[in-house]
Amino acid sequence: MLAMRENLDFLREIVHRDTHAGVYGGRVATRFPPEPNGFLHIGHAKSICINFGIAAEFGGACHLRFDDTNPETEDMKYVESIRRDVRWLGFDWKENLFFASDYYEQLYEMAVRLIRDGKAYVDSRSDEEIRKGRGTITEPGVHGPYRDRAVEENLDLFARMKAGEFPDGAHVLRAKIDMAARNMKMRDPLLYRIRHATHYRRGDAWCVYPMYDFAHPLSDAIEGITHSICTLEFENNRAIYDWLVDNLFPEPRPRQYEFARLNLDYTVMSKRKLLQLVEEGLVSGWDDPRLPTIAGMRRRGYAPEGIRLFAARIGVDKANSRVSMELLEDAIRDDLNARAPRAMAVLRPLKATITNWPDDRVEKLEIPLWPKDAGKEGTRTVPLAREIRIERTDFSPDPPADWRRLRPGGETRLMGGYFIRCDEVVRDPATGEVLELRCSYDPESLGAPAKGDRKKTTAIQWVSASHAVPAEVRVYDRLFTVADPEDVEEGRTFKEFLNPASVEVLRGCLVEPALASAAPGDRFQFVRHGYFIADEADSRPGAPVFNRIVGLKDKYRPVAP
RNA sequence: UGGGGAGUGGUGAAAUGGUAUCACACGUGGCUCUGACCCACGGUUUCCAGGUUCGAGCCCUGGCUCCCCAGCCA
Repeated sequence: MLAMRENLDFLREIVHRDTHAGVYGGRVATRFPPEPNGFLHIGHAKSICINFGIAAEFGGACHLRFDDTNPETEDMKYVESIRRDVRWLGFDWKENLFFASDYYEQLYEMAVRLIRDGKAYVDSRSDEEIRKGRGTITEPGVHGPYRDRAVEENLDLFARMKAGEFPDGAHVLRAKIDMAARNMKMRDPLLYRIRHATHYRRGDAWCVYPMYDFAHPLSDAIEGITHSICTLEFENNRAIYDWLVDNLFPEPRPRQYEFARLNLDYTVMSKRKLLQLVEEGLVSGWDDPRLPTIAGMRRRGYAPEGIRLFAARIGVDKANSRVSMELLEDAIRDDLNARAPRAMAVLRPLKATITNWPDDRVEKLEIPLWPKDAGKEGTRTVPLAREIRIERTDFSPDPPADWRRLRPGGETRLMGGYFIRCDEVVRDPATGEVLELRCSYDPESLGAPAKGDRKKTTAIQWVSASHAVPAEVRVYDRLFTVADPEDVEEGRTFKEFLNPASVEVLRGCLVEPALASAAPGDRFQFVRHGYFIADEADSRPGAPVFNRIVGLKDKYRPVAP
């Protein structure tokens, strides 16, 4: 119970206030209410963290409720993926798994009550006529010809709608509120529509389906939700929420509060756009590691703890905002830094021969899995032999002034091993390309502190050529080239801003032998590169495939020699 | 032009009438067998204009800008 913590966000402040005032007898119940018509993304993760987080902090419960009121778009495969994603994020709804579609009977009865009370009526005009009658932002709507239908007629019509006597669109049930309301949402909102469609859970049992504005508040009330937290675009809908719940439930009843949804730079968050990317094959699927979907981030290697840390860091407020990628990536790194063991991988190999190292000598070095400041134990064995591979970018024939890596005639340490000196650079006589470095090692330097010029160098990663394991490595980058791909001029599409270099597949990579047995899902820090995960789908023992989760920060900016 | 919301360093947030704080990013320096991590230092005066007050990011008045609302989607 963190209720006494200072600097509560506005939602926690409300819950804290209500709890202390005993509004709900001290009870707290929130809910996460997805519609099963798509995959969850990082924006949902924010909402999940808020709803489950508040419930946990105040000793309450958070329900997982599927708001499944539209038979035409919903599917069981989505409820399964949503359940998996919420659980994976680390949250538990316990016995509180609900479906709005289980409330259809109760909801129907409530609609009948409203009709009896003269608060709802059947409108028999076309959608177009209804739209016209609604007026505009500046002009009031007008009363339609069916608005004052007798209660008995309304009851009869609604029952026959339910019985399937009418085709889609023939009638709708509307709340009788105020056609001149300045809030457009209150101009007799639609409560039910006829849909002769098969519902993924209710089959053909129903021909009338409740609208979100009807089903959502009443489902909250049915479940005894106390704080119904949703996003800003529902602010206008709150009036309907209040009207319905006040008309059908006693106090204390649930109340709706709205927060700003998450926007992330260089990606898209709308279900429609995400669906488009998947369906048009612009990404490999819902779990494409470049996508901001939970499934994508899981495949990418983001840990749930890192995502939760991110959610905590961005906080929650009512101001529309756009979060930079760095914030997300730093949270992911921060989490992994303490939990991902270190390993060496050479992504773009350059041959190096230690000329004063005996041909057949192999030295098994025990190298710590963790940097000293991590405070963790454990080592892995890394064989060192005469012929090794180092990173191409760790050698420069003509280095800048602040170069700390290998240079002709210069020394650097093989991480966990010896200092080597680059004695000779072998080039392709035709192209000038560097083919091999001929080096010599200092036998006295193993485990010895660096002195003199050696202090100005850095230790580099390496692998033994004959012991290294070949690996495929996928390096991911932002999916779009512009910060806000949804903000495009008329006539253009977000798809024009897809980043052609959002994934780079490196096939000739070499990793240290210990990594051969990496199990899919294992995460490592490849030193001086970043965090990587053995891909759940494609990695196999002996033939590992790694995804770069996120790179390490790199402040190095070369200065002129 | 109607209604509902929102404006605090580059980004996200805090400060609830009393010295503008934190994280990320950025810059500088330190440390380092990862140019990582870690540590230190640096830049903002709260959308604008008035007003109330000893004192205003917080209160009042008037503007400005942005977002949402006219689906039988949610």
